[in-house]
Amino acid sequence: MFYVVVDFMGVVGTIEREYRGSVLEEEILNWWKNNNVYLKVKEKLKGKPKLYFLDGPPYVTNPIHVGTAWNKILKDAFLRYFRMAGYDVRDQPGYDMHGLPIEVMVERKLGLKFKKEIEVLGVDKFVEECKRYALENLKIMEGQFKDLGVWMDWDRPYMTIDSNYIQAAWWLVKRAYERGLLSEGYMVFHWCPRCETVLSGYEVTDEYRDVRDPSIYVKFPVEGGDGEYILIWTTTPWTLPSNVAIMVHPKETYVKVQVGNEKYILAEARCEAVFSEAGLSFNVLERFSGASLEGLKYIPALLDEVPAQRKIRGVHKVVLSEEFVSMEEGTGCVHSAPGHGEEDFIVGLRYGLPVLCLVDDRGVFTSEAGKYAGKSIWEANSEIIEDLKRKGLLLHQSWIVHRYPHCWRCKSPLILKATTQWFIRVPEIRGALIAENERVEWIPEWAGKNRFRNWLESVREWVISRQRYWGIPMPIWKCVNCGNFVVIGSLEELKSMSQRLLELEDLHRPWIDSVTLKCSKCGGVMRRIPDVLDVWMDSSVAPWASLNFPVSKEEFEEWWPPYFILEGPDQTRGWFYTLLVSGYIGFGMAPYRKVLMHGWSLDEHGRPMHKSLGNVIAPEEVFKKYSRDALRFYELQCTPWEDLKFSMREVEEVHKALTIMWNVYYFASLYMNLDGYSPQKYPLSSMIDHLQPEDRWFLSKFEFLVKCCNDSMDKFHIHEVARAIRSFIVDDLSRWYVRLIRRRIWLEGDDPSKNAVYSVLYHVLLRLLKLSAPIIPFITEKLYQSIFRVADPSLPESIHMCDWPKPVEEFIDESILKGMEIVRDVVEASYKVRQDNRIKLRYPLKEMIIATDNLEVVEGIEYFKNIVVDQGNVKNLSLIPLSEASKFKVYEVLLNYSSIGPRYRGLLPKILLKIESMDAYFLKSEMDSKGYVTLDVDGVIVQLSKEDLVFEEKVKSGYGYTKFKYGELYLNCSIDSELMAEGLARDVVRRLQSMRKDLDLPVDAYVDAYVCVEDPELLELLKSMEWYILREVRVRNLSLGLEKPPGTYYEKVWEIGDQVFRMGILWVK
RNA sequence: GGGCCCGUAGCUCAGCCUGGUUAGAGCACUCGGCUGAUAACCGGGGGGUCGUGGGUUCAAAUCCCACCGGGCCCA
Repeated sequence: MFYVVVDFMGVVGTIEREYRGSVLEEEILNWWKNNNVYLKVKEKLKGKPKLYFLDGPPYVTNPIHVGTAWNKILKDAFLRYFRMAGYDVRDQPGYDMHGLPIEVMVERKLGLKFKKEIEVLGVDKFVEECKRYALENLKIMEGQFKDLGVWMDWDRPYMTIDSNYIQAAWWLVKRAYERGLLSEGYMVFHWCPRCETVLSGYEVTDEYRDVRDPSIYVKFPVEGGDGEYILIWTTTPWTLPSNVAIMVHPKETYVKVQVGNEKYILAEARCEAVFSEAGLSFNVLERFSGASLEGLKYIPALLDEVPAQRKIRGVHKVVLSEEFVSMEEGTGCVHSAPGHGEEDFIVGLRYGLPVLCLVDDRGVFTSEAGKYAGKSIWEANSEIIEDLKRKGLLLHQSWIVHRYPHCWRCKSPLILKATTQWFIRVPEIRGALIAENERVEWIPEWAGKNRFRNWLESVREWVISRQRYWGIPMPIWKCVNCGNFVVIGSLEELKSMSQRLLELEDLHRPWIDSVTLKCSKCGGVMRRIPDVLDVWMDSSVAPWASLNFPVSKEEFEEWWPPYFILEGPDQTRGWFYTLLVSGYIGFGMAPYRKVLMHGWSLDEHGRPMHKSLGNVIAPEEVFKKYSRDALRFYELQCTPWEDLKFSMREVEEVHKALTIMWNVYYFASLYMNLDGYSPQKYPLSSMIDHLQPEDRWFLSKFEFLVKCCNDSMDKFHIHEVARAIRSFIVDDLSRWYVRLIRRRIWLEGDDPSKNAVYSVLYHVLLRLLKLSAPIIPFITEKLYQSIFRVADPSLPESIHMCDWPKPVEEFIDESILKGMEIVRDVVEASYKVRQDNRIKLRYPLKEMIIATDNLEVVEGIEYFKNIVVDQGNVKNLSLIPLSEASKFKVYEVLLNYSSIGPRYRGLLPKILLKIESMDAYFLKSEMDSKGYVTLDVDGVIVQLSKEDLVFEEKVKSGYGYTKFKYGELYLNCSIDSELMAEGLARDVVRRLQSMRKDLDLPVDAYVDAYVCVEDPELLELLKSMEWYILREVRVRNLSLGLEKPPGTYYEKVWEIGDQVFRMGILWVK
């Protein structure tokens, strides 16, 4: 006994016939999991160039929708690409887990209605509950992300609630303090009087509703003036007790007008509107600029009623503001209460005005409000109006319906209220932020250069303190005695300063609150200020917090700084901004080099997806119906920075493309497998000499695709890659190449032409999988495993461990690409001619003639001659110059009676006869060259001009004709009996094939068959083609006759033309 | 009210940066054809004030201005 040692010869594997996306995807998800594929990929990339991607942490509340999915799918596709491009990618996901939204959900869950009830319940229990809620939601989201096929480091996400993370935020606050950017001060904020809490800007913008408010014109007596008043307008009477000034526009014209016995000061531009609304007539007494009013003292309207007003007596005066006084509404004199208006506050600061805030946390007037003390602001509104009326200070009252912010959880109207807050003085570093932004590469460019820059131009103080419970505790301890404070940058530092041994397991409230320090100035006790940090501060420190910096330096040194981030347009004011601010304060730089901004997700009608609108689409809904790959492919082929109008129908379209892709791989692998094709035996490199023109085109086309995709990825234009791949699969691979090579694949035995096709298909189909893997990771993995790794187990274990293809430049031949483009156009043109002449493609025609003077066209057609002949189903192909095309044309010449008639009258019939006897083509060339035609008609010399003769061009009888992009195409349309026989045979073959398919026979099964037709002529024609039918249908015994042979056949009756054919087949095993 | 983006066939979108053939594709409609991977596919046809109005230019879907509508952000 002896052994023959051979190299391994793997045969390509097969796949099931149907593409069942979601089934296959679950199988692949399990396979990845059970085989630790993700970890193996990461392992393989250790030591490769590092690339730090930073995930923007989603807020852990609602389950994700297709918009959230888009964000993660984009990230995943880029991460997969970078891994395949050979980078050791940092792909840690993050979660934003603190903040009011979670507090609200937990309050609801626990049935808490007021903030005080949290204290009653116990802050520790409340915070524990918030943490549990956040972690539960994190798990839900994580599950959804994993389910989309997103590969991130799910086992070690960064969480904003971790101790190390919290310290990274502390560190930043301390950096801000050290750089002199941290301040404590009185600030005006949106405040919910029912929930007793401050709300930040982003919590306010979503809940504007129309409300009906009083609209009143109030007269403020001018100090020392005699019946002179400054006229103001307001929709919030309850802010009048806190009035300290009146703002006017310095550059507008103001007037003093006489109305009855009184004189009013207001903007000239507003007089008409105001007095017509009040139903009063007025006389202008004086005109002056707003600037001249500066410092004018007046008596506040509620001086007698409100003690706080009396306390600041003498302060009330006119101040100037260009930016906050509008001529669009009101009187141009704006009642200013710095305690209840952001703008009032800013102007107040400028003028050093006092801030009155007589409203407590519940929206109830304090004792300082005198007459109104103990009343809610809404109750006080009408009382104030009554008081003004009684005192004769109300000029006019009406109602106004306008948009007003509401609390998004309890829906009650918000108020603006001054409170003491800590803030970072961002405007002081504005210039540096703008300069840093210039160094960032934005995709698209306008997102950074226009939009973000514009936002940076108008930055304000960043208020980072919140009077809540579930957040990163502010790391500031203040002395109870002397007010001295310290900012703590780490737990280590806190421990070193603590009065007693610290054993804190959790840095959250309320545990942290028990830590006291000793004041270095007075020796007093220092307590932590009770605030927590704005939740935007949390995510802004992610660049280093996720690396555990500053607690540990190891990862920081390995990865810093982040290379790119990818988020939606709402992050312009959000994460993009806070990252930049914190990054600059922390490290003096923007903590990202590239930003890819994607668009907003809208429903199919263009409305934003909102829970309240009920138009939210869950990703699961999409991939239950289609597949995960379909969702991914669809979303990735959308222009990322434009808004995405989510369309199920488009997903269906993309799903069809995936089906086509599957079918192509099914087809190719089926035949390769049947033929035992082995890539080791016939690698592409060994088949170069056997390549046919279509193979060379296909390789060229594919490598050109690879090249384009590389260019697109360099620009981060992943949508171009997705589109190009889709178009290649559908248009070039399925519709064209497969069609061209079909006959070669059916060749029996070990044919070099067939093996050449297989080697080309193997090369391209495998590389195509690698190219598309980042976009459609499931189907590519499945095909890779089932077809290619079976043939070649030495391939990497997963498609995602392969290298992303770089173009094989030597395969790219532009002239071949152009040539095929022309050829496809020619073939299409011939179909049009057939259709015009009602000749089916199955019937071969004698000749196709292409007339062109374009050398490129000639070369292209000659190179691909066989393809034109096959696809056009013609016996012969000729190329001629356009000048010779006239051979296939006839001209008809018509007389223009109205121009000839008047000149030749009675001679006309004879001219007609003469013209008809002449060759129209000759006449035309005469006319073309000379511009006229001379005839001798019965001795009379007749000269006819272009106007007299009308030439009509027609194709020669028996020919069909069309013009196409590159020239003219003629088809010889006459069909003799030989051609007829061939066409008829193909008609018959087609029907027998269809019957084989009905029976679902294996492609290589043999059958017995019969064909009966009554017309003996047709029968004769068929008999001449018997060999062809035998071969094409794999028939052993074929009976062609008038009668069906005995036996049990699968039978069908067909009509071809006007003849009835009876056919039957029988599987012979 | 301000900034940015978008507006092209009934629907979903390319093309616009860098002006230049007859403005394209898919879906849908319709007629015909093709099919041993494909419940797929191909061809013909109908379908367009390229949001509106100005301007620049020999030439504008493309560049500029104004306006209208939608989206995002701000006020």
